[in-house]
Amino acid sequence: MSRHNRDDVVSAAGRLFAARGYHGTSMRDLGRELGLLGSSLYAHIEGKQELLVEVIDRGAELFQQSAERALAVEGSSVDRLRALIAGHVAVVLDHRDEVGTFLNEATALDEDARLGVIAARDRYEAAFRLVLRDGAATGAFRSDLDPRTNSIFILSILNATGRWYREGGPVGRAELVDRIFGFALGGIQSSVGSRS
Amino acid sequence: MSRHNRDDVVSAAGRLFAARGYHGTSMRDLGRELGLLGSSLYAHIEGKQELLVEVIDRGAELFQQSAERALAVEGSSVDRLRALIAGHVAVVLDHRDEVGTFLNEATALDEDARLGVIAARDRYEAAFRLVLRDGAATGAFRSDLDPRTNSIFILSILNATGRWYREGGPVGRAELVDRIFGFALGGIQSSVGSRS
DNA sequence: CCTACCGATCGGTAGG
DNA sequence: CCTACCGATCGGTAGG
Repeated sequence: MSRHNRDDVVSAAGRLFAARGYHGTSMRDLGRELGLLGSSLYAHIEGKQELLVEVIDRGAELFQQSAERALAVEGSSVDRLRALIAGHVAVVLDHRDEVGTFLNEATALDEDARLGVIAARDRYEAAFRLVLRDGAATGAFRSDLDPRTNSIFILSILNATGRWYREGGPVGRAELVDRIFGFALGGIQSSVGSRS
Repeated sequence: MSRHNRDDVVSAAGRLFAARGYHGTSMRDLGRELGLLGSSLYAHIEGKQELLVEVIDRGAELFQQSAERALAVEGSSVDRLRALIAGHVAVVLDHRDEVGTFLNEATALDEDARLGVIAARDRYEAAFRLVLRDGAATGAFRSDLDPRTNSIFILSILNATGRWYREGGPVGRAELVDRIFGFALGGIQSSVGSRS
C-alpha cells in the first residue's frame, strides 16, 4: 500500500525541517515519516540538501506569487498594502512547513542556494517598499519615514505570525489581518509621539 | 597559552549555536573554536545539552533584567514602553549570540527546559502587556485594542532586529529605537484606517 | 587538556 | 522500495 512520489517526499521533508530543523532531521527520520527506510528515499531524490532547496523554493515561490497578485490590485496604495498583508498571512498559515523552513532553515543551505534565497527575499521585500513609497508620494502615508525600515517592521510582524497564531482560537484569520493592517497603518500614517 | 574556563566554553557555544544551530554544531567544532579537542570540553561541562541550556538561560536572564529596569522607570506608560523597547534593542545588539540561540534554538532543548523557556518568554511578554494595559487605562493608548496582540506585534519587530540591523551603518542605535518606538506608538494610538 | 578509544548514527551506494 | 552495506562523524568516557 501507498507508494510515494517525489512530492510526498518533499512535503514530508518540509514538515520535519520546520519542526526539528534541517540538521535535526535524519534521512532515517524522514523515511520513518513516510513508512519506508532512509535509504529508499534515494530512489526519489539525489540528496538531503536537494530536499532543503526544494522546500525553500516552494516557500519563496508562494510569497512571490502573493506579492504579484497584491501589486496587481486596483485601487490605492492602502488597498495594495492590505492585499500584501492578507496574502502574506494566507501563505504563512496555509503553508506553515514551507514557510517555516524558508524563514528559519535557509542558513543550512549551501552557499549558492543561500544567496539565491537572500535575493528572493529582497525581491519580495521590494514589493512592500514599492507600495510604501507610492503611498508616501500620493500622500496616503507619511513621507518622512524610511520605506525600507517600515517594510522590515511590517514583515517582522507578518513572519512571526506562524510562531504564535493558532487557527480555531478566538481570533479569526480575517481579524488577524485586520489587526496587523491596522497596526501597520498606524505606524506609517500617524504623527503621534516623538516623531516630528 | 590560553587555558579556558567554563564561561569561555559557554560563550563559544553561543557563538556557534547562533551561527549554525545546535544540531549543526558538533563538540569537535566547538573544541576547534577554542583551540582544543572536542573530548577536552568534558573537563568543563557534562554534556552538549547543558551548554544549550546555559546559553539560553543567559538570554532569558538578560531580557528579564531589562524588563524589570523598564518597569521601574518613573513617568508615564509611554515612558515605560520606550524603556522596554530601548532595553530590548540593547539586549539583542549587545548579546547577539545568546539572544539568537534563545530565540531560534529553544526547540532543541529537552522537554523540561523548553517548557521553562516558554514560561520565561511569557513572563517577559507580560511586562509589555502590563504597560499596554496601563496606558490604555490612563488614556495614553487606545483602549479598544488587545494588549496581547499588540505586545506580540511589538516583540515581533524587536526580536527580528538582530536578523537585519547592523551596527556602523547609516542608522544609529538611538535612531533605530526611535523608529521602532514611533512605529509601535502609531500602532497602538492612532485611529486611522479601518479600525473604528 | 590530550590519548585512545567506544557504540551509535550519519548521508549515501550497489545491486536487486 | 528493500537488503546489505560503506566510511565518516557523532556525543561521550577512561585514564592519565
